[in-house]
Amino acid sequence: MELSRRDLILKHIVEHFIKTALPVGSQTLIQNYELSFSSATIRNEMLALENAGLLEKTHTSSGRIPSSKGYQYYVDHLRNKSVDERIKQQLQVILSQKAQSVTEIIQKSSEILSNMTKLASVVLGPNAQQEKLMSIQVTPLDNNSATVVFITDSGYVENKTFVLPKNIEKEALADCMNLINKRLKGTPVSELSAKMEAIKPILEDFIAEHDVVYQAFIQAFLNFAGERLKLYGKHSLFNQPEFAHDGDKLRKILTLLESPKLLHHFSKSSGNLEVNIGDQDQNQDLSIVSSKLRMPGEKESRIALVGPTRMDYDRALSALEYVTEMLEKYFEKISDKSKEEGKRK
Amino acid sequence: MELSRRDLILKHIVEHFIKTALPVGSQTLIQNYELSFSSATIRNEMLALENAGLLEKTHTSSGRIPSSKGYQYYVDHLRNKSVDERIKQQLQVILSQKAQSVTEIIQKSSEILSNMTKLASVVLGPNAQQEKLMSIQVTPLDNNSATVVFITDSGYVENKTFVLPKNIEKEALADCMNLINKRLKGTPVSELSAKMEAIKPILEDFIAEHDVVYQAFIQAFLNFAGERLKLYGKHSLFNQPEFAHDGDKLRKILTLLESPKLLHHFSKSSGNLEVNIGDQDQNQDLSIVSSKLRMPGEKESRIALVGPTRMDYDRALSALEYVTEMLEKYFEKISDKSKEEGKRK
DNA sequence: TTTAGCACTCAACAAGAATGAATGCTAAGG
DNA sequence: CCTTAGCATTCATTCTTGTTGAGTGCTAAA
Repeated sequence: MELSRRDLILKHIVEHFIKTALPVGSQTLIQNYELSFSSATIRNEMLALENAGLLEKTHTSSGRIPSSKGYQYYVDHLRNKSVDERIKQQLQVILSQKAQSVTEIIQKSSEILSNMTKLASVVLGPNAQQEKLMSIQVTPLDNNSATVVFITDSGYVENKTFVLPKNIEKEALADCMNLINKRLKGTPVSELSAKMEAIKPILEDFIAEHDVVYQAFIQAFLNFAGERLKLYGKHSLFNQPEFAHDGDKLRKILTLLESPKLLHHFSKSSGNLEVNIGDQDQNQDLSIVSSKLRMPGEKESRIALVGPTRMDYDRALSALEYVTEMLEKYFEKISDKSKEEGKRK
Repeated sequence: MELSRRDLILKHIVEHFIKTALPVGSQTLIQNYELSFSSATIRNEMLALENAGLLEKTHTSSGRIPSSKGYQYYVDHLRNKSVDERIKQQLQVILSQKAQSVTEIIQKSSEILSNMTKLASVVLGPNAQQEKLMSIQVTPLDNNSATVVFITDSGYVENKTFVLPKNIEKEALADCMNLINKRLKGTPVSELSAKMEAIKPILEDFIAEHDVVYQAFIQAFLNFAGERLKLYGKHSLFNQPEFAHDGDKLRKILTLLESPKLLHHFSKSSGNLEVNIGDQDQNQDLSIVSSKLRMPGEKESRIALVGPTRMDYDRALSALEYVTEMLEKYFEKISDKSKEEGKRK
């Protein structure tokens, strides 16, 4: 299908910006691409695209950069869907090996994805999305310490011991926990990080040094989340120019990557292929693309790629689609095989 | 013991710099501490200290900062050796709990250390220092891929599969591996990262696309090292002012923390308490302090704290000493107990 | 509808000037 | 002989100012 002139210009802008990380002006486009119209025309089109909310300016007289909406449009209508040959080759190698567990295969595929896209990749453990919190309990051990225990409906237990503030009243703590339990029971694990915030004021009401207790909660929950998410290729993000010079941004992003917020993201995702551009809570610079992965035994997992808003969506999505598709085919094949063997016997 | 005037000034400078991260001048000292002599005297002393190599200037007319040697002197002669009460309290809590494995206790102690010092803490697995490499083998799987396998004298195996460069000759690869094996056999795991560098030229001689193979080696070795080192509180480093604004430095340090170089550091350490200030290979900004930990069953481990050169050595060392001492006492107690129980039966 | 031409905007860079915290040195005082 | 006041000097830091150039929007002609 032929692209309209406007779409063509948008496509060039998005792709050029993804390559250079610099605002794109009308001159730049003329110089780098063979276009049959002048820079003034481009400027007019860019104005229209800006009015449509697909482009943005960093300042009055700068070039344009894509807005979230612009990326979204690019992803939906303009991207090339080309799969890197090296990914095909490498995945081939992984899948042709014998005697590997399913988790091993997924892990290796995830590494390949991360390597090839230069993004961080995240794998969500099977069924972690459905898992629900059954109870939180705080058990005082003695006058100085207590343990907080999380239990989920699938029987997973996580705990954390912490030093008890001195001036704490045991009854207050018990009452407080009752309230919190009522509030959180049945919450899917993936939504817990969001709800944890709501806990804070309750603790503040009941307990003087609430922060110690809250920190223990967070810690326990972090262990929890860590068990469910496998992260690869964090380092890749270091090399993205938008993070290289801004230590503060880098810090925020690394913290986010290892915090339960990431888990929270998955709770929102259920489709085959989800693209989440730049509108993570508090973090405009990060995008997440993820794909559902059907595993043997009716289980379900998600593989995601995390990177700057200015990531190469075409590359990332194509790779992700290809890999999950191949994995699913592979899983089908082995489950067919094991059925056959079952019959023979 | 009374400190000499010179030592007193050095002590103040080191401690002030640790607190503020800013070069310390004679004025600043006068204003912040009660000193019975004038700024001119301080300047004279500072000159002497600089000549002795204990202080440095960042530029001709700046205040002074401690040199590595200055920190070393501070650590050896001037520090306060005061243990934070909160550490005592928290450790108490950990040790008073029942039914914990030794690794669990060490892990928790390490977390406390990291939390209290705001540094990253690292635990080296027992006996990892003595472990030696037995062989490296590359096994071609088919025409496209091969696996590299590391085996140690204690039977630990690590492997990594990689895509084989197309134009590779199998005999060349085999010859090459023979050579590498001869070179590396018996190398303690901790020294492997250093020796890996030496492998590179050999690979270059034999194999055209040597980099792919080398990367696979490194990957396998990284898994290897990762198994042996447990790292906590990486995040703490983010908040150190020296790393906050310099994204590049932060990046280097995080990469170092997750690279086998860290393991290499431990190979040099054998004493009860080792302090390694700022002279890590290529990384002047990082200091490591570590302590030997005798575990039940004649095993030995090390706990380390990693942070910027400008870390609070007093705090870090005191905490480290205290924790290892308490842990060793605790281990003795439980091994005594189990002996007694043995007798009774 | 397209495009050439032009005035205008503004980040980024560079060069200079002012500021002030620090130094080293000298000479006077205990 | 050791200490310290006084002073010229150094140099990072900050602020100001000017210049450059990529980019825009608008107008008028093709």
